[in-house]
Amino acid sequence: MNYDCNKLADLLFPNVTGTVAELEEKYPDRGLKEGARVTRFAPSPTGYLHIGAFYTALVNILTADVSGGKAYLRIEDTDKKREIADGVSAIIDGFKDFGIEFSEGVTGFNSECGDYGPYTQSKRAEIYHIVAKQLVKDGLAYPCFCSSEELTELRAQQEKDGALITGYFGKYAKCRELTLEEIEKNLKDGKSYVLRFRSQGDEEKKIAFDDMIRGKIEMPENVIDEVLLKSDGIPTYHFAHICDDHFMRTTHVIRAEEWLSSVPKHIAIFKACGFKVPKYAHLSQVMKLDEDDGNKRKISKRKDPEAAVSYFFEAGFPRESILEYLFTLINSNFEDWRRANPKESVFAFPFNLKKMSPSGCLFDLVKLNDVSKNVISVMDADTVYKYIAEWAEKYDEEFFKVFTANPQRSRDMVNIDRESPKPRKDLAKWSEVKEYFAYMFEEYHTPAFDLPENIQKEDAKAILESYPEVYSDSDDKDVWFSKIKDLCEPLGFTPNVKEYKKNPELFKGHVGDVSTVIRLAVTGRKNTPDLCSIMKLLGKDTVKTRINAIVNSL
RNA sequence: GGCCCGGUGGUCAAGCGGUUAAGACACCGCCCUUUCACGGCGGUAACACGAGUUCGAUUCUCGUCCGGGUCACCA
Repeated sequence: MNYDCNKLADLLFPNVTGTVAELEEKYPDRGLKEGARVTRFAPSPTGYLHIGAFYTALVNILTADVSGGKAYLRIEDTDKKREIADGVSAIIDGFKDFGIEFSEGVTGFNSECGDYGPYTQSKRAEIYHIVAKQLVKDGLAYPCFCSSEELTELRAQQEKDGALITGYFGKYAKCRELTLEEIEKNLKDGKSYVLRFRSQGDEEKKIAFDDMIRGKIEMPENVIDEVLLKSDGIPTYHFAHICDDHFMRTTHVIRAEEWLSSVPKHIAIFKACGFKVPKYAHLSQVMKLDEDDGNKRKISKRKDPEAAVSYFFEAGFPRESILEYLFTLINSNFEDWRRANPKESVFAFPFNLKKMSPSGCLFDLVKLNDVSKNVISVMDADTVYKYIAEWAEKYDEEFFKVFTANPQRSRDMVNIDRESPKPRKDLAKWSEVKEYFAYMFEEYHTPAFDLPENIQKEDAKAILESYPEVYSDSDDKDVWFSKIKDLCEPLGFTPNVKEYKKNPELFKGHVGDVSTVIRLAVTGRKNTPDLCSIMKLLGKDTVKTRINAIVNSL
């Protein structure tokens, strides 16, 4: 440059009086113990919590926790075009649904806590301008008056030239060499401008850095004169990242893989500002299988309902299941740890950043289901009851009324076979309860009597005619079952399954078939949890009424 | 297209110079069992391809192919 940069700085930022040194003092080193990591989750306020973002947030939280550090929440709202009314609350609430609250950073719509704020980028203009002014003074930033048309034209020209790199750089960066006089004139004419980084990079040179997940990565140096401040004075993501992570004293920047290719740019700006470059870790993305081409792809908000965490809640997965599943993706040794520590909170897991996989993983709903069944199987009945009620109240009001009409009965219902050493694992989500236990509610019970082929109608009828005679509500399970066994022989069945298997031709069937007939009549299903418990909850009258109805229909 | 990342069974993945190439989900079979589920046992199934380096490559190097990301006054 052939001009005095200080003059340009004052011309561009006449009202900015603060200095970088003052900022350094205002946001001092956190003084955390050696090895403590400071991380952040920095979403855009999009009005919903993306599953991939939540995954990233989890890794940030874990990284901080495991090291005795700190994870804070920052809102990156520098894109005024995409702004929506209150995009923050949904994100905060999304975390709350998981029982997660950030102890530093944004805590809600217009509220925050912590000493390194403000934590919303739109409130940090002063900070960005101070750093920007310093960069101008150092000759490392300059105003660019090119219009978007000019920029498009430039790109077209570069493509025509067959340029390997497109963008604002080198000989294409015409505003880079503007004289002070020209700048002054443009300013006086009221031309709008952006502030660009004056890149010192050399296309021929490489820059190497260590990614904590991928190891050493080498890329060409950044040569692009990236926009630092947009024409409205708001910083771009890149510049905000540098200023924020520096003054918020972030030690580890953990973000999605899509940022990997911007690292050379970020490092260049960090260095230009005289800031220490943080450690980086780039997470591979959580993908899904595209039905159309069968390829993996990023889960997208527009195409995939499961992009939003709320989708899983609505589907009826308990938050513990979603967390549990995400943890299996985060570190593959999580499942081993879980087997050894079945009762621990997932947050007690000794997470290791370095054990994260560099390749993208598929979000597997089948596995989620399995994980969820395990998670639910170890919950106690009260918890299950509470969760089902909570879910239904929100998403199935009618079922909520039915389910909560007799809380004790519903609680006992979900408790069938639960408190045993081998609890059932048949429920993966709360939305399945209504269908699964339909026969328990007169509102949903549909009588059916679809006999298996090996049982004759007349025999079934005989069973159902004699059973009500002996059935009693007060029988315990053993008595209940022995009564069914007693039914067998007079009707040509055997109570002994082994005996039947030895000589099947001697009997019409065995006690299992007899039970099946009763089960069918009472519940309309061939398969159910413990029938004795079910009948007790149904009550003698209902049991008999249902059996009679079937008998009469035969 | 340039640059970058990745590529072990259908899925998630251990292994990182010599292994019968773990485990989990899914699937199949058997056992247990009044049904189902649970549980137990067993099974099918993988190192993308081609060159090198090496006594020896899933592991290292290069190339090819495939997938992903990125190249905005979006983040």
